[in-house]
Amino acid sequence: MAKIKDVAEAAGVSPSTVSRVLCNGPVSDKVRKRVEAAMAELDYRPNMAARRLRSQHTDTIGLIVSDIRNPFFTAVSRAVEDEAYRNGLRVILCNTDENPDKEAMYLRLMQEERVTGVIFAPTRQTVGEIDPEALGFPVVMIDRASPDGSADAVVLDNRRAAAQLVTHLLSNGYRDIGGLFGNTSSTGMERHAGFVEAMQQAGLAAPARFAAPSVEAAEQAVSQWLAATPRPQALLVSNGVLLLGAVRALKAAGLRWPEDMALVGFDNDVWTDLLGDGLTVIEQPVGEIGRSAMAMLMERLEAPERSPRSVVLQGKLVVRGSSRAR
Amino acid sequence: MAKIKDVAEAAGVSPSTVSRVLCNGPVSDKVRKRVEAAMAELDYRPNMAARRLRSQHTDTIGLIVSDIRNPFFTAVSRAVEDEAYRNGLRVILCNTDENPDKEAMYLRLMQEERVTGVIFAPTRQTVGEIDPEALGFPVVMIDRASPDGSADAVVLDNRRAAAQLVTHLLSNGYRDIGGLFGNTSSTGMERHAGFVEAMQQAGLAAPARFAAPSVEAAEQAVSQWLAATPRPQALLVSNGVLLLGAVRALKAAGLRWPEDMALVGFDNDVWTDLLGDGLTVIEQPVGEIGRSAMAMLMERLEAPERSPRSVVLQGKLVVRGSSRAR
DNA sequence: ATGAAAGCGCTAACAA
DNA sequence: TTGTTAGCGCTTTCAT
Repeated sequence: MAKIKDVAEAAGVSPSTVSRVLCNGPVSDKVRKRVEAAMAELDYRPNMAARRLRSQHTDTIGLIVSDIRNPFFTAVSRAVEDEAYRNGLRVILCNTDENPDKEAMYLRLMQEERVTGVIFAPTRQTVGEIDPEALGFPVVMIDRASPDGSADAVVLDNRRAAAQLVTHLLSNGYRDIGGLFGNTSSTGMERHAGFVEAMQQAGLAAPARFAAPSVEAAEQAVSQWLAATPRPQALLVSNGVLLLGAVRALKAAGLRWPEDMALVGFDNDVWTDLLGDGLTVIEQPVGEIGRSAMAMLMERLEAPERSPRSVVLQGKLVVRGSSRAR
Repeated sequence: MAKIKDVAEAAGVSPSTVSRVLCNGPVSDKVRKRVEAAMAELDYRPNMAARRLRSQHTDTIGLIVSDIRNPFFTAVSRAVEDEAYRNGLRVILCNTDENPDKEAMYLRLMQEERVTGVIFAPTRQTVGEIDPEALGFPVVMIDRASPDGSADAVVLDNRRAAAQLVTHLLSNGYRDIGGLFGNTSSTGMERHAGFVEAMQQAGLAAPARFAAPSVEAAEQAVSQWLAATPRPQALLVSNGVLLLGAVRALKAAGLRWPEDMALVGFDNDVWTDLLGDGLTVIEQPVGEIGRSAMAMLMERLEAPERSPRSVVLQGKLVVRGSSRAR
């Protein structure tokens, strides 16, 4: 494989001149043409490892999520990657499965790669312990954030979104509403808080349950809940993965919505409008979350000392049949 | 950030000894302990760029798919990444949107990164033109493959799977069966071939249409088809993305399955069993595809000269209500 | 605008 | 088992 020296010899110039052509440095048009011809001739490809070592910047960012198979993260990841490649950055993607050990491992990996920055959806355990100073690169949290706002973050207005769902259910005549929340993320906690708040304001109890962030765990949790009597008139579920589990549980129990139980949740996943008259959900601006996170990371790189910011995005209530008044 | 020289000084040894500790080379236990203590003390992180440049191996593989948001590729990617990280390899993920220009660009990027190998789902246009020799790294195709078997590949037995769906429909009494296929992948072509073959064997015409690989394109194509008269008794759809479009078209037209039209397809996506009595599909072994591709890549690295192989996996027919005899 | 020289941080060959 | 030396391929001074 040709190296810069070979190109230099073929073009009759010095290696530094070839390097300048590569980096759009000051080179006369005539020489540039010659060098480019030599590059094409030799099928030259710059060696990124060498370039990174010498230049001390990797143009690489890390993206750490819990599971790329969660459609929310799939969509966010795609947006991040598009935006990154458009800016000449490479992305290293990691799945933590909400496992703090894996998180620590991948954070370490990011240090070894000398990444420019990291976009990170941490578990509840890790969220408060991230120290960009110690890590050596800036971190932008997505989806989850430490409550004290001590780190850059792009999040949904979770309390408000949960409250919106409650308000919607209340206005459709539901009173006895249960909530199912993920137990590993700050997001689940905040949505729970919003749920409780809104219910209390209406003078109602706010029965809640928590589940691990998997379809199976949610299905089991909801199945148990359905077996209890009396069952709630409506169920609010805190994300798309759990919502799928809830749907399975209702189907398994032979229950229909909203007749037997209203069902609302988060994440406007592709299947949510296909079931009966559709599921009422809060849609998250997934593309915007990814793009904002990238933008925030770039800004932070330009202004390392600026105080931390949170971008709080609003969800959009998508009303469908599953919460119809009955 | 501490470098190897700092660790060496702190531990009172030479840099090479530190390097040996890093790479599990021959070091006395006593010295190793000292060095590890120094590393911990200084919070040392090896610099991957330097290591790669010097050692001439990157321990990095490329994964090039059309769109990570396609659940098939989401699942395959996750399997590939798990397997890669388990083997100490890093993954660079790229989305081509079936765009040959992007494919070429990312292939170039892989060369610049000096990747160890690439796992690649090429478009139909690119599939025959991949030359690992010229590229400088081995390539394992997934999902799609050149018909001549000239490259390593992990694919589904597409013809057989399509034929299986046809046979199933025939045995349930359907005769007038249409097929909708993706127009950008060899996969679509093969499934089409299997469809035609099976229909012809039954002495039936095999009306087929083709669509770009998006939900919207499929929805439009199927809507048009439904407007035509007479409409087919059953529709076979060649992947999960198109299948979703078909479902939307049927819903929009107020048609139900199997009563108005039977519907079968590929990819056992999470929502396929939720609709009515469920959609009959061919389930692809997505995890196995990812793991096999990784395994194949590793084998190829060990035996560069061995002749190309194809791993052909069988799909699994999952029978649900959408193809019920009527 | 171009070239010469140095060195990024690490590993590998060789020597001891 | 350990140290010394050289150099991976590139960019970046500094000089011209």
